Amino acid sequence: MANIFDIAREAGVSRSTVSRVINNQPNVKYEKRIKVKEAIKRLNFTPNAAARMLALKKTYTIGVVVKELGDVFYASFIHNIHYIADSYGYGAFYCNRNSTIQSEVNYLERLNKQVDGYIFIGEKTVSKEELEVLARSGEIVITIGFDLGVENVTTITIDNYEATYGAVEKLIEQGHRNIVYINAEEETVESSLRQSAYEDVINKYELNYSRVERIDYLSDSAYNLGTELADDLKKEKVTAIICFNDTLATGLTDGLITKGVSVPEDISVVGFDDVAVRRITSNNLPALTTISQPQQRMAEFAVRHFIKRVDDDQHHYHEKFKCVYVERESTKKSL
Amino acid sequence: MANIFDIAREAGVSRSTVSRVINNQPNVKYEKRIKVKEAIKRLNFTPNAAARMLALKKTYTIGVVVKELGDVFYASFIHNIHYIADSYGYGAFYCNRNSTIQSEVNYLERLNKQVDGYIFIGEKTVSKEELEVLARSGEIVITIGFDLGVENVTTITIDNYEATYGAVEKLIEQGHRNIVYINAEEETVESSLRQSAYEDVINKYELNYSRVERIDYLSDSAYNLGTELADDLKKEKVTAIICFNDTLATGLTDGLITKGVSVPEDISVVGFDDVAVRRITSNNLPALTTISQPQQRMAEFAVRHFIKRVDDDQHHYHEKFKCVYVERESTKKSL
DNA sequence: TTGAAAGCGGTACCAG
DNA sequence: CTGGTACCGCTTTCAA
Repeated sequence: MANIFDIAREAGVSRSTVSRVINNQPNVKYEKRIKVKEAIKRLNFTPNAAARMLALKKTYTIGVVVKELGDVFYASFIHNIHYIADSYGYGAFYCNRNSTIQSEVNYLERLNKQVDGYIFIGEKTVSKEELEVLARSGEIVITIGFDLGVENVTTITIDNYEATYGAVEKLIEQGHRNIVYINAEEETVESSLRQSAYEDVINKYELNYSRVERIDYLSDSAYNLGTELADDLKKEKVTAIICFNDTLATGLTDGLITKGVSVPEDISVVGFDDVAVRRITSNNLPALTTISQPQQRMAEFAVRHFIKRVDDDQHHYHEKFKCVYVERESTKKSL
Repeated sequence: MANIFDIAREAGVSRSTVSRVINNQPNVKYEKRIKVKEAIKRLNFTPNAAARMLALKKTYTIGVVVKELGDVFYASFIHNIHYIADSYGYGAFYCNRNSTIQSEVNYLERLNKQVDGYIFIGEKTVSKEELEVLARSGEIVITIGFDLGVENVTTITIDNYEATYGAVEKLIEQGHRNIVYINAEEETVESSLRQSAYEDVINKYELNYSRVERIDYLSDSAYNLGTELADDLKKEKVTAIICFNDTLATGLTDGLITKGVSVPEDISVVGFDDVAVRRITSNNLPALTTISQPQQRMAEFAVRHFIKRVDDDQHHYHEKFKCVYVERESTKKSL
């Protein structure tokens, strides 16, 4: 574990010169440069990133924090963040964090000064207080999918209310009257916005049926819910279900089918996110009709904005993206 | 952006005392401790992780490198690494890296000294030379899913050959004779092991039909391959296909069905990995029969081993896990 | 073109 | 229980 001093000694030059070589700076005589390079090879030297960051106060890396890296929801975000950042010479470290879960390690603390700023994707990855501390100390902070109302943080959100509203209306246009909303168990701004939209449409059209269920979407609970609800839904003549997200919708559909309900013949199901994957299921499932959020564009906006901020632009924004309803095979007209 | 010196001044103590308070060390008088804590709050101080790492030469974090974070293949690995590491007070930074792709940023360089060691998941995340440099300079290095034969690196692999061999035999037992192998386009040790197993079984049973296709599994190519191959396969009376991985198998099945081939009635399809998700498809797909690799146990082994290495155990291992054939709905007996 | 030296922000040993 | 100080490894003036 040689350091710059060892290299200097080995090459018979000063540390400054070594530093210049490492950083490809001019003003180093050719032979010395070679000598240094040889020494580096010989001693197996790699610059200590910690020391460098300490001196430079700049890391050229973005800290990306999500709730659960394994969740397919983040796939597109991460993919795009990676490639765009890379094209600017920026890297990204990703980490898992769910601030509602008790954890041994504090990622924010650990990330501190190892990154030039943060992109938080999804509520519960960071608390309002933490956000305030970061923003106040001048860090670049971007939140995707939520807005905690903290000054100096750029927020990138979607039209949760409008999108859900439109989807429910669409179902009504298709003749559905008894429509259920399946929400995520976790209380978030997103979940309540979407649910209000559902409720508001129900009221606007004066439907006399409505029902909301809440369920943890990280586990198999949606499947179980589907099996439990099947009989009830038949009894209540439900013909459509709209879900908080695709995972939920998929699990639910699977459970429903297990109980002999066919989708979309008996019941139409709509998801949210358009994550482009679905779990291996016990049954053959129809391709999911869903509300698609423009993750790629959101990710691009985030990274470009990040870089701009690094380059000293002090503006921050509140950007809201529009979702689009994508009709596939899990929905149909109600007769 | 206050530093420890500012806090010391503000609280009227020395930097040493501040450091003690930050690190919850004993031997600080109660009132001073309070004073320091207040100063920290007031000045919005967070310790500089870079400086701390530089002084400590220890980071309590693991660098996890994968090819594509969005790929469902890594979901279970990451999930488990996260939770187990956390229980030991360790964190993990994840990053995307495909060493065959030209990239602006060198993650290895950037990770240097920001982590206590590395877990590489999947070939192509690191070159043999890089591995040698890391291992030689005493870093903790673990590779999952491949073994580049570098000294002092712990490798965690699966029985690619045996597992594939068994799966093909299973198909033969079920009466299949004309079996195709669809390999990944990328040349890796894994892909060639699996393919050899297929070929060896074909030879052992003296089947007079065999066919291998290679295809990029990161795109939709598998779907297209399915549509292109459909007629051919019918003509050649193929009744079973075994694929390099689940993504490939799913896309292929989807393409096949589009062309009117039904799975498993006409053709049985087997995947590999058991990643528990599948892409949204154009058709209703049967649950996939696949070869399941014990990702959870592999991840656990990796983290536990990592921690042991940190605690100065110098052993390294070559651990090979067994996969199991999981029969679901995409395969059936051939009549 | 090169080297000396002063930080960067912490930690930890040693004295008191 | 507390403070002084050397040091971690690299970058960057400033002088030579």
